[in-house]
Amino acid sequence: MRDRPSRTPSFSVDLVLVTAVGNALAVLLTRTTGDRERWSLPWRVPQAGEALDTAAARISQEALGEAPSWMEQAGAFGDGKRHPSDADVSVAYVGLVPHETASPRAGFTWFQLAELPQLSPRQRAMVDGATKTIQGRLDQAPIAFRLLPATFTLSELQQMYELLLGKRLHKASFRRALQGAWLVEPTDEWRSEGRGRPAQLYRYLPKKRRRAHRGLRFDFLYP
Amino acid sequence: MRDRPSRTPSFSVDLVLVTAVGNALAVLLTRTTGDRERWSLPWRVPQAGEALDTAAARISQEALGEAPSWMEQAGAFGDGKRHPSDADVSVAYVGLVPHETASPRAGFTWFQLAELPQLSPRQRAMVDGATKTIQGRLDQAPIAFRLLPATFTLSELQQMYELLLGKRLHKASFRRALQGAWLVEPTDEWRSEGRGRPAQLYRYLPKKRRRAHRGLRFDFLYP
DNA sequence: TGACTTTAGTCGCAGAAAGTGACTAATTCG
DNA sequence: CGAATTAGTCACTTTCTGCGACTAAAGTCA
Repeated sequence: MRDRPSRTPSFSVDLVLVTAVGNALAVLLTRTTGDRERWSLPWRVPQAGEALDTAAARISQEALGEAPSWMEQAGAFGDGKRHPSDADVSVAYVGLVPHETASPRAGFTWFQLAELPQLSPRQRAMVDGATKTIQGRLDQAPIAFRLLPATFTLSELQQMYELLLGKRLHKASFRRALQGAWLVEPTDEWRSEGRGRPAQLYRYLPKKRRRAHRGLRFDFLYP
Repeated sequence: MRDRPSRTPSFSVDLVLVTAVGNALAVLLTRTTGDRERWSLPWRVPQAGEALDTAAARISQEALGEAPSWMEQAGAFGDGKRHPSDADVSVAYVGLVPHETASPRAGFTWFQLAELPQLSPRQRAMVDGATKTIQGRLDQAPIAFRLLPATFTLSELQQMYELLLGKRLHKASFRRALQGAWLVEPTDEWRSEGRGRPAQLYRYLPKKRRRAHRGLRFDFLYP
């Protein structure tokens, strides 16, 4: 338990900031100085003694001027070499940001997930890992609300879930499940959006309730 | 994106090897040389250029002489200071091992999860994170089988799920769900275990099937 | 103005899934 | 042999889900 390689390995903290713009997810990238058309995730080598979460929050502050509305570690990535730094390992964090209130600092740009420029292989793996983390958390915590502004229509909420899940949902079923979860509260405001009946605005406001103690589900695809 | 602290940070790879002994989970610890009664998780500072997964597999090899039947990264831990090494960050891996076939090398001992000796704060957090990782994967992949020997009775399988989930399951419901999942195949062997009717032995053998496309579930405890 | 389109929101049924107790089967113990 | 114990199954009830059809409130356009 005490071997030491000749060179002490180093690590970085990288941030995958995600927002929903229109009908797609987008990731915040920064232009790497020097090279021609090269982009990278925001990253830092943390100061010695700095906690990982703190470092991630600081990176978000530098890129957006604010903390994400939700953030979580997405794991350590060390296999694909070639990081913007020479770090042997990079710890990735995923953060969610509502697009309406997010204003990136100069040099930072939102890229749609389907139209990402080339990244280092490791950062590319981080983006993939981040989307997996988001999808995995989706049925464990109400993170979809973190991509929406403070008030929203139920159709917007449903579209957000459809975007994150990558599949269509039935309107009535969606609202029934939502009602059973006691997660939203109607405001007394309505929004008229072009044609069609105006939609009522809701806000995220979970109410205490006991955990539904469902049984076991073998609902995975094995490997 | 290019600040550098004076001292380059370092990291370690730590392993939380889990097995099920009797009616409890157990974790493999090793006695730290030197100090009096001190224990720690198996860990290493990986060689420069070594992939994280490879390092974890090597640590398992050194501790058990074999690879776990399932292993996954449980994240990077850097907040609680005081690691056996001086590493700023430690990448934790969880591994599952069937107890019947596992024979730890000298110096390594299984400790029941409820009776762990004192560990460094960071490694203590890793053990907690590892159990969370296991529970989180339980409904996404058939990892309970990885703690059982090659053949097992359905009662043993149910007890394993009850142990991992921390709650009792109804026998009929459990078997109904299991049947729907096409995960096990009966062998032609039976095992008589003291009194009571002998139980048929099964083996893990998933069969192809299409993914159940269930709808949305708001089945979490917010926040 | 009035028919038509569009989006929001609700209802109710049919089928599937889950919770549960009671039943049968095969063995050991006394 | 009968009681106790564990395995395995069945049938009934309750709950949940997929889904189509319905009403409501706006805009569009002749």
